[in-house]
Amino acid sequence: MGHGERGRASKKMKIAGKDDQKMKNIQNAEDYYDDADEDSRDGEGEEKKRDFTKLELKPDHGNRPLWACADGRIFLETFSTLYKQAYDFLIAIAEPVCRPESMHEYNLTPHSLYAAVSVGLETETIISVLNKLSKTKLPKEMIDFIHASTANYGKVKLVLKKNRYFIESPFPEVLKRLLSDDIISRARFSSEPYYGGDGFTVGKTSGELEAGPGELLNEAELAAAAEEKETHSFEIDPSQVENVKQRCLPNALNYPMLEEYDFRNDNVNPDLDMELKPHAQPRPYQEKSLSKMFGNGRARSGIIVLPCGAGKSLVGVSAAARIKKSCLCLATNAVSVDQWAFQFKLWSTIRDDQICRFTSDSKERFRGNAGVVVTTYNMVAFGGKRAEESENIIEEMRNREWGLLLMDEVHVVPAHMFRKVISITKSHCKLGLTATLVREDERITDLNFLIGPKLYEANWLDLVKGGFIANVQCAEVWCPMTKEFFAEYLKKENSKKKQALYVMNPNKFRACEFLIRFHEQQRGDKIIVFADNLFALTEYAMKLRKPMIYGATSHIERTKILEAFKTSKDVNTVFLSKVGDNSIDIPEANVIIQISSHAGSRRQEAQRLGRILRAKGKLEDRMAGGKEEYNAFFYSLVSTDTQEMYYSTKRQQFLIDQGYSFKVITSLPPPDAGSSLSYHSQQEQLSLLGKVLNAGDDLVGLEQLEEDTDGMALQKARRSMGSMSAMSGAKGMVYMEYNSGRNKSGQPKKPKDPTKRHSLFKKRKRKKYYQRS
DNA sequence: TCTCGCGCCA
DNA sequence: GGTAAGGCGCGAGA
Repeated sequence: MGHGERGRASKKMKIAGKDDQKMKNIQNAEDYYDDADEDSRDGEGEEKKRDFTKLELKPDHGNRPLWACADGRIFLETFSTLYKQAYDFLIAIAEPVCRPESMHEYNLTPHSLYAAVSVGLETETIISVLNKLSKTKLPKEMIDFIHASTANYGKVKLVLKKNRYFIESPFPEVLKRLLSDDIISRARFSSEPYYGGDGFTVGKTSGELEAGPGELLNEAELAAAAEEKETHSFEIDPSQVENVKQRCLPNALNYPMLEEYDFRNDNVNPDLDMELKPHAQPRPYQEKSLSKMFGNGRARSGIIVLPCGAGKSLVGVSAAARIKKSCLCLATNAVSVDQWAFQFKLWSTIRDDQICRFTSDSKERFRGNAGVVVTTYNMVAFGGKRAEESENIIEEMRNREWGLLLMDEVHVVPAHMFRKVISITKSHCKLGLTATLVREDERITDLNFLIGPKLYEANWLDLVKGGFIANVQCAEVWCPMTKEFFAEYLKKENSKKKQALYVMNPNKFRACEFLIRFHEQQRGDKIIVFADNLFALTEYAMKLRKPMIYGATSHIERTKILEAFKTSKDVNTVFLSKVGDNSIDIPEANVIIQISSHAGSRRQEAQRLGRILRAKGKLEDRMAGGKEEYNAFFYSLVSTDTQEMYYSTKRQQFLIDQGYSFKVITSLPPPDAGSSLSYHSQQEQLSLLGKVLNAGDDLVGLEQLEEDTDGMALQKARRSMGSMSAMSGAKGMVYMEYNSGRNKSGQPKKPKDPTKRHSLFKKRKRKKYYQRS
């Protein structure tokens, strides 16, 4: 397995060498300049920005690791002796853009600075430290920007009291300023008990301005404490909290709201009796992320970004154990719910009667004053008709005041429905966890007001070096299409049929089979094979006689398969559909093979890689020997010269930003292994092609008609077929059609057939079967 | 806007 | 009483 040599599609070449990696950085930096150009393309200004020759170098610049640009970009040399300190600092104040091996790029943004002050950094500290680390004098623009972005921080608070939300500030004029905004003034409840003077409710701050030991009060708090012990507040509509917070952000009114939970002084909500167990020893980076959250003795809302396998759950459980109030934990699916419940019991002293799961399968009732409820986003956000019992439980959840809202896979929260969970449940503190704070849409920034700033983000490569997560060899395997498949591929117009062809490419199948065999037999590895496409998933799994899990696989069956995978020596490979992307935790696996990855989702790619990041025992040996050794493998199988190559590049971007490099493998399976693998003979390959094309009849009936018909009949048929498939999602039929003909049992349940909803399709299908038999 | 796959409901 | 198949709504991506 060598580096890829062929440059037929030069964009596809992944660079693995160290020097080349530097080149890659430069290449990336250029890309980002280009992006910036698009935002403000006014010629001369851009020329000026790109011209760094006027930057004044300090005499001892060699010892300083940073380059700071007027537009807010900061570059960090990772080989500097000050790297570690500089990194910790930058991660707190700036947004990481790209973090390959030698040079990191960061961006100062209003949000990142908001996050910085919210974890306790002061404006002047930010500027002076930046100045110390920078090779050049800090550009005036950058200093002004930092001042402007942090000036108003801490002047306004959002407070939850007895299930009601209040905007609170020591400065009545600030509240007036906020109320001059339409959205905020509309959100204000008119039914306030007190109107007088400026119309705000006046109260005591009751010592809330006290800072924790060793912590400095920030400017606004000091001012407030000196001048008056009064706070002014008005109540807002709970359903408007999201909008109000958004209006207050740095990019709008610029009074970002402080959301801190003074849980130690909360005498209203009952305490939850739970402690971390002695064996729950957080690692340095887990400790660091917790310290960002609890830095001043209170609990800040925000987001912690850790790679999968780095121990997000311990961070979550630790947070809950420190706050010691009722905790609502949200996950994306039922499997994950079970795992969270398990993690709570594993790391903390919580009793069985204090924690309950709430999913469609297990509706455990919440008893007692305080406790932990683990459920899914779907359950909470679900808008349709509920089971009566669910309704009751949800009602209880709405009425309760939660100390902590713990959100796993928090990148899903910006979605239209899921964001409702924030307003449906009333919580004093919100902690979001994720490995991949990216989405292909722009809504990831919504998390700034939905939850709070990013409190901490780990650098993947640093965790690899520290031995906390596995050292993964990433490879893209180029599988040439067979002549026959490629001919059909070129013929087809329809992208779905094209997809079917490149996923079922016999050379890809053989590469997959070879890799499974190699890793199972030569290395004794545990392998996950991912396929988005259910047709391919079933086909591959059945042919290779491996278990598979997908949406329709029942909860019981999933558990059974995973258990076998974990414990049995005979079950070393499992096939997963998209269900495996989130939260299915398979610590045993250390090899991933992707056979279909049609969508260009960076998050999915990273999430999948994350499945094998959990460090193995072997790691210590690796570190001790001083020799870097890969202990996990990530293969992406790509049919060459097809659309797949484009998507593959796009998908890899997140991992490349994290510093991973992809190796290209072009000759799999090796010629000498070929004959023992499936689809060796052309006849077998043709029969597979037949199956794919045949299945395609139902997949895209319209194409079939186009090929062998003409005239009016075609027009009519096309119209009706087109509309039918549009209504029924006819694509699913392909699985059914093929499966039902040869499902011999022993395999998991048949995939669902979406067409059965539509009576026209039912008839058509029956007719087909009749004709065949 | 559409397609696809998934989770909750009965 | 546990399981299945079908309805519905939703998220993600193109």
